[in-house]
Amino acid sequence: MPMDRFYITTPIYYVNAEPHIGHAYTTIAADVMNRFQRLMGSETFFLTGTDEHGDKIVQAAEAAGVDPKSYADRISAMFRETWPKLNVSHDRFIRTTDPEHMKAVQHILQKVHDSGDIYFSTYKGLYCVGCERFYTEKELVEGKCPDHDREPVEREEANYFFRMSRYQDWLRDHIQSHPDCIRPERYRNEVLSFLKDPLEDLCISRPKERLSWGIPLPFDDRYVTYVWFDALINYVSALGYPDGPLFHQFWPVAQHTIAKDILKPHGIYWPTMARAAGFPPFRHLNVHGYWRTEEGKMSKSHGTVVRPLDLAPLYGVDAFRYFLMREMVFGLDANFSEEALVQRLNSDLANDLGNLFSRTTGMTDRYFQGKIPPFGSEPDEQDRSLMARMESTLDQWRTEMPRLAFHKTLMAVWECINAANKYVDQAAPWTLAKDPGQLPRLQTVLRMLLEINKGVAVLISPFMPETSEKMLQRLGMDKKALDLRLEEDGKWGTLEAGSPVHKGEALFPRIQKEEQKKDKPSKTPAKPKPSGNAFEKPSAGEEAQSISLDLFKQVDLRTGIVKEAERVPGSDRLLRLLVDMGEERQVVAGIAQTHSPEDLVGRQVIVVANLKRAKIMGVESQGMVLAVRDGDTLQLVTTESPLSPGLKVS
RNA sequence: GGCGGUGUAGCUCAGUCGGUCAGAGCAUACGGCUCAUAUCCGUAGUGUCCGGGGUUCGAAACCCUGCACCGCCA
Repeated sequence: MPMDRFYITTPIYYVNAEPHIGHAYTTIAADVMNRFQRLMGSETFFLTGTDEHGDKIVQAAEAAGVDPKSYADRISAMFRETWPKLNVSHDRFIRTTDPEHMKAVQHILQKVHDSGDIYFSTYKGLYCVGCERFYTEKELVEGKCPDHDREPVEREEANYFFRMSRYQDWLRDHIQSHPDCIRPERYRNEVLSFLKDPLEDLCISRPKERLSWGIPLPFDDRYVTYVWFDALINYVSALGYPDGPLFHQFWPVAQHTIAKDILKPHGIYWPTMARAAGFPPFRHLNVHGYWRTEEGKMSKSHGTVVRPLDLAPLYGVDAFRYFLMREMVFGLDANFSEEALVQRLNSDLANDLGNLFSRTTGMTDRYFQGKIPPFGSEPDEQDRSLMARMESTLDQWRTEMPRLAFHKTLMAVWECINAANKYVDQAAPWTLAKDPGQLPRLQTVLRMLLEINKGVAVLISPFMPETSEKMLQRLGMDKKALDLRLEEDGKWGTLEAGSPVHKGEALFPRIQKEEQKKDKPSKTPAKPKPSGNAFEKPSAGEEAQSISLDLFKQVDLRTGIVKEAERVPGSDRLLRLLVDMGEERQVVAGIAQTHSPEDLVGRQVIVVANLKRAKIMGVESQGMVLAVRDGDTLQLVTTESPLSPGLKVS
């Protein structure tokens, strides 16, 4: 029987921001799907990477004082280093600066140009540098770009255009005849409704004199490729398009995973590009929503709010992955909070799953000296009902996973876990153990539980690979999560009687509230609980003026040295500073009226290092410089004598 | 401005075709067990199913309308 194939991608992430929870969710969701398909026995290919060309990268690089490639290398590396820490099992990490990618882009451009779908034309309009796009008057807010709050510049440009309009009817028909090609349905409807209006052609180039950081057009070396025509092609260039065997094997089953902010390029540009280039569009476009934090929506252009690397190691990668997959309904927005994560960790993982495993292995130790017992008796009503539960969980798991209904899948698995916990109570092995005549029954009960634990371990392996491996190993099955195959490893009753079981440490230690408090540096104070004193409530009134040492310690103050300073265009109060604090940070400071940029370079300052990032006049600020105002004068806070950057103030 | 979505227990949300659908989990209270990570099991609630009309023998579900929030497009 020929093996099923499965190809899944994340977007290639733009290297203008560090990885944040939005990136992490997309990537982990794709990883879960990839692991699921492997478990089902498919041959899989999983692609992620970084998008590295364009205006914004050049600007960011200039601000950092390096060339674009070095800058891209640095941020790209951050993504590449993040994914293994989150147990992401991608097969390939592509960069748009990879030579093969650049060749593939040029190949497609040439092909589409040859077939007459790329033409040369002049365009005049208002252009926002931040957005890398032209705006119509109506789109502007008070004459300024709505995203960057900056006035666009008038620009006339001769450019190359992709004749996208030609494929509008084809695309609409295609989406209509392939109901699940864009899912969930709401996003398919959105694309269809967009296609009701005439589609405009897509500008795909930028003149080199203005932007050199891009892939040159093969038919006109005065131009480089505009960002989407470059970026989207990664999905095929990574497979060795046009001739690579991977392309022929995997492209026909391609699925993309994206957040809703890039629906249009993926739902419209990309399929028409594929059509024009002569290959079929993706099979599925999987679109998810945003993680809302206290700060508002997460998106690429809003910078970091919650950093996966901060929470994942703190609570464990598997707990983090579980939370993301359990809490968000794929396609809809969801709320992220550390409290909710701890809640899930304590109740679902520690109390339900962790404790089930612990009591099962504990009793195997106690009653059978840690050796797996045989089924000693015929199954009774309780046994059959538990097995039926496992069976129906498996059914739901099989139908919900391919639909990306991760939350439902996990709910089904937890129903099984809860049923097993209930089974323990009803069967009461501790009572059976007191009567030697009940030994066969006791054997069956524990064997049932061990098998359930094994089954659960296999089913959660796409979500929590580490925990899955840990459980299986302690049950005597030494196998890597990625090597598991449902068909054999998911079989009931295959544990080996007599082989040893290891109880080990708790799978998920509970997070105590006190610890919770200590460990969260950036949280707003939790609402006081009406009962219990775990959250010490700042009793209203008198104590409100003073803060605890703990609270003060949450503010991360660091020494820094100003490397660069310049005025923020359009503001007479703001300066954009680049501060060396061990790492370089861009900080916007409202000190332009008292300090000139040239005087600041080399100055020692104190910076709030963990202040939530913010965008001020369109410029991202990653901290705050401390200063004291006395009437009209403003003085920077500094140290007695110069110190090295990055030291903590306490 | 146009189109679409959402609004259900303190919180997060299920509710398929209008007919035990007023639900689950968490949180809360009480009871039980003791194998287990003070975990587990059971019981108990509270709801103007956003407001107002309408269709129907019957509506949380369908229609109209108002409000709130969100998204896409202009």
